[in-house]
Amino acid sequence: MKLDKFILGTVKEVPSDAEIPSHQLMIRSGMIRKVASGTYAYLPLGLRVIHKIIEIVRQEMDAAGAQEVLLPIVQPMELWQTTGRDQDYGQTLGHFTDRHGRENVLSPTAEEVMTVVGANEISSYKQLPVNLYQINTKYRDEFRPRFGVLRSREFIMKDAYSFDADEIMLEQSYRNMYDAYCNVFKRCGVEYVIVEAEAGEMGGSGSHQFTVPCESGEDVIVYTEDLAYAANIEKAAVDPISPESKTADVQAITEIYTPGSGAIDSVCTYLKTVPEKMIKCMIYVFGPENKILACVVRGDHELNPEKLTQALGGVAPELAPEDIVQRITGAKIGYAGPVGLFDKVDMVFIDHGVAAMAVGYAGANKTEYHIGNVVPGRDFPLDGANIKVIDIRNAAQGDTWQGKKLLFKRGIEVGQVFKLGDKYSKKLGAEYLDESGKRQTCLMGCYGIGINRIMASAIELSYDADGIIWPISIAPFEVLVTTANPNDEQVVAAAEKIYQELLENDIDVAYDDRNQRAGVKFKDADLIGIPLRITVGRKTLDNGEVEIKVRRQSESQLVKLEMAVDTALDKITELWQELIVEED
RNA sequence: CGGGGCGUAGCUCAGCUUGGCUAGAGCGCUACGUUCGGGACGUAGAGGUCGCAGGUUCAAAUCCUGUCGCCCCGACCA
Repeated sequence: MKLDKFILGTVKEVPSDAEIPSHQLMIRSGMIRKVASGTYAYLPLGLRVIHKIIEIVRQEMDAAGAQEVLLPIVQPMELWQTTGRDQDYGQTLGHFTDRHGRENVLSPTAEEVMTVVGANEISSYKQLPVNLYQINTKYRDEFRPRFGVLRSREFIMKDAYSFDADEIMLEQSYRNMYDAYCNVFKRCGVEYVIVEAEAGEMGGSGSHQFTVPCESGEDVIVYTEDLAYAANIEKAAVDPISPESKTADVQAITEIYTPGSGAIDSVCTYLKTVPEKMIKCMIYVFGPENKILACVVRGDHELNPEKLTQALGGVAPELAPEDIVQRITGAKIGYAGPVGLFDKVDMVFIDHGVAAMAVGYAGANKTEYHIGNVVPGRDFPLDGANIKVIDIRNAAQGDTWQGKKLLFKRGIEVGQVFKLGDKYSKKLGAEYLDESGKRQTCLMGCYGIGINRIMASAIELSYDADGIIWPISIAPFEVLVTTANPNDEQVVAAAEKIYQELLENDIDVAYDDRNQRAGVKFKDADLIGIPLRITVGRKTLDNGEVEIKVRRQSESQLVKLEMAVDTALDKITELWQELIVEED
């Protein structure tokens, strides 16, 4: 590819709304342009990266025995209603009414449609296992798009769905995809960790997340020092906190006037205490009958909605609206407390952390009042028909799991695999006949990879002050040939020859034949981050030499003109070497 | 959805507080000349309904109202 007429689109200035390195660099290097909030156009250079990632994913999926299909992005709402996921997804689900009055969903994922497609094609156990995948655009009406393509409304996802006869087969399919994912990320040159994860809107029984650790990530992963345990924070389990030694005699509860102090911090300031001594109580509603759930956690702890959902057997609770909170507690929001509250609600979850407290402060269920000297177990019960002491909070600094200290790290989720079980196949009729001719429901798994996120996380992992440093496997080009003196005929002739020879060797090469000053071309080269650069210039050509530089190394190397292509080929091979996955 | 901020040239922004001359700078773009290995320099030029709509005023980019868009923070608060 010659760059003279190529839409390169590099810019010097950082757009004011780009905060994280990958977003800034993708715009500066001319990979993407913003069209609207959370929607981006890919320019030629960026699309080349996308294509390379897709090709790696496709190869690995095919190698794993999956078969590529293409599903519609616009899908009938009825299918989503059948599984109830129109509700689960809530506002994030993009949809519109067509001219016939039919409701359509803009696919954020495709379990429903793929299950129907699979159901139509699968009839016998002899066909199983089957794995169907697609790579196409997904749409999510994100509440708050940000970080460039890391959280955009539109994005490109590879989504695969396995249809299996039984648990054992599902386990194999799951493992198969899991291994394929390891290959994909390795080949793309992004370092990742695998953590246990919650199934979220997908439902199902087991899930792992592939996460690229980096500061700009939105996810938090939790792990033990020895890495024996790693999980997303939404899933991470914590050991119960060991009980504080009970203070011999705590005086009876005292009511304290705390005007205008609803929030934990302001109450603490007022009471001259710390959040660890506070007992938070939150009111939720859940289920079709809008039952009331009270959750009690320590003031410094964060409630984990996923754990609540699990504890309720898969029903996601919602924070109670103000009027319900007032009706239940008799106070404004901010003054709920556990004492005397439990007979007014249908269900109570108390976190281990609260049960372990010797004494603390809590809301008084009376506007503008808190109570002190609250002793869990004395002033409110820790067991009962509708009272459970369980783990309902996020892991926090200082927590342990199985006695081992938990550590925290941010990361970008680039892939996730789920065991769905029969959640979709049952509702949408994905069945097969077994050996005895009996009708059986398929078990399913689903497996997603965020293509754009791989692109962004590769940049987050590898850049410097001058620009991007791509892994060769997903770089827009493998090699850049450039001329330092574009008006020198000999220089141009030599560069042209190297370019042609590299093309003949099936190298993906760009030739910067622009009539620009050397400085401009070097700056652009560094910015767009092609792994290998060959510079032909008067300065070295007088000695019959050209300059070869690996982007991520600081020093360049001079080689004889006639050795240039061979040396480049060697270096390219070397760069590829570390991205190769060994076959079993 | 709540709080804050911002909409002025393709991009980054100044000007607005305290209304007043032809609305500016840098980058980018065009032409010419000099330059030519780490984002050159000079000269000349193109490019603007100052987000949109209304209002106040002799006069509005500037003040007021509404509206649209964008960005940041929060939205698990007790």
